[in-house]
Amino acid sequence: MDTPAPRRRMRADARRNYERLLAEAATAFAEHGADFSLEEIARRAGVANGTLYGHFPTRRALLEALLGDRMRALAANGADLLDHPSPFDGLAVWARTAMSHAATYRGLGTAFMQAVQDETAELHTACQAVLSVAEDLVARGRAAGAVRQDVTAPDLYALINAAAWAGEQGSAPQGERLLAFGLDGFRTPS
Amino acid sequence: MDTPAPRRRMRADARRNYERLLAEAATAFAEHGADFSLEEIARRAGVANGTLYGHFPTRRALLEALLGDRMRALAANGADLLDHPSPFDGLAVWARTAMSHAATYRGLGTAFMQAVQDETAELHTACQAVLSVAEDLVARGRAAGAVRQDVTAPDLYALINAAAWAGEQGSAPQGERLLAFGLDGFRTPS
DNA sequence: ACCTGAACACCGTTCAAGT
DNA sequence: ACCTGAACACCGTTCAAGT
Repeated sequence: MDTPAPRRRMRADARRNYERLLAEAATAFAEHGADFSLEEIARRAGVANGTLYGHFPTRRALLEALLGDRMRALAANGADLLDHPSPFDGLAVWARTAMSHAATYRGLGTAFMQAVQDETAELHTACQAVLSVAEDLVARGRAAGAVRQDVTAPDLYALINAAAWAGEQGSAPQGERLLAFGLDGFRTPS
Repeated sequence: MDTPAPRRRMRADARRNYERLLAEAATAFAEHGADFSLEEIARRAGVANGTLYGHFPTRRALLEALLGDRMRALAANGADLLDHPSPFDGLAVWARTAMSHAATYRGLGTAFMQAVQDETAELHTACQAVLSVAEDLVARGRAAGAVRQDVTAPDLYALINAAAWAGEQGSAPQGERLLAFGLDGFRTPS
């Protein structure tokens, strides 16, 4: 149901290769991180080297195809949480979701941090959408006096990805702890 | 004055190669990060490939030679700060120093997180010393009621390295902001 | 005791040739 | 329109041969 669909009609064999590549990439990235060898992914998909590059000219394009939809869903989820009774809790709940999303593959935090800055990155639009909803959540928290006035959307974005990164290094709980402490640091002192 | 000295006596040519390799590695890592090609470093040092491996069997050994002394100095600096009039500020000052130290080369945060867990890592002892002083600083803060009871040394260690990581990605100030928010999250709510 | 440089296995990326 | 597989340039690591 959430097989990412290519943008346009494709020949049947092309479509099959496209989907095999995505499937192999998904399991390989999940197991070995987003830096896993593209050559090996092509091999596992039973496809020549150049075929992979034909469909995904860069590793980031492959990541976009794998994660783009989910990132847009994450942005939508954040927009929903603007209705949360507690501005602070709404932000915190979303941040935890975003972090576990960034922990899908090892190395994603780095990819997300770069993509949001690099306008040519395939993931740029999706990351911008996420940053934008972060902005809304932070603004609401500030307006309600629940979040410190000097907290910005890039702060939240960086915290989420840094916590995901820490989870990849040490242990997953370490990432969650870091996120929790950081979020508490965002709080207006009482 | 802080040229790291090899452990034992060496032949004159060996010593020269050793020092050239260290010097080239230092400038290359500073400019391009700690993942820079070892082959290219050997080339710049005017030395054959295998010579580098003779002196530094692994990239981590090279990092240890470059950073070990400074890491031990960092640990000593933390011990001094146990005398700081404010337990919280002492911890915070040290954390900022530690973070700027972890920002010496791009990629160091990752190396430090791995080294502290992997007992076979050349940097393990140095990282343990740093973790140990983090433990002392946190314990003092907790005892004084300035730091939350559930904060641990690994939390502080992870925060420092994650903030350094965030500074490598986005911008350096972003790393400092993250550290500041995280440290505030460590604070006992007033 | 130390250095050299070739050897091996691997990777990303491109591109002419095929169908 | 798409696929193939070779080609190129690069890297980490090891090791026999030299001095």
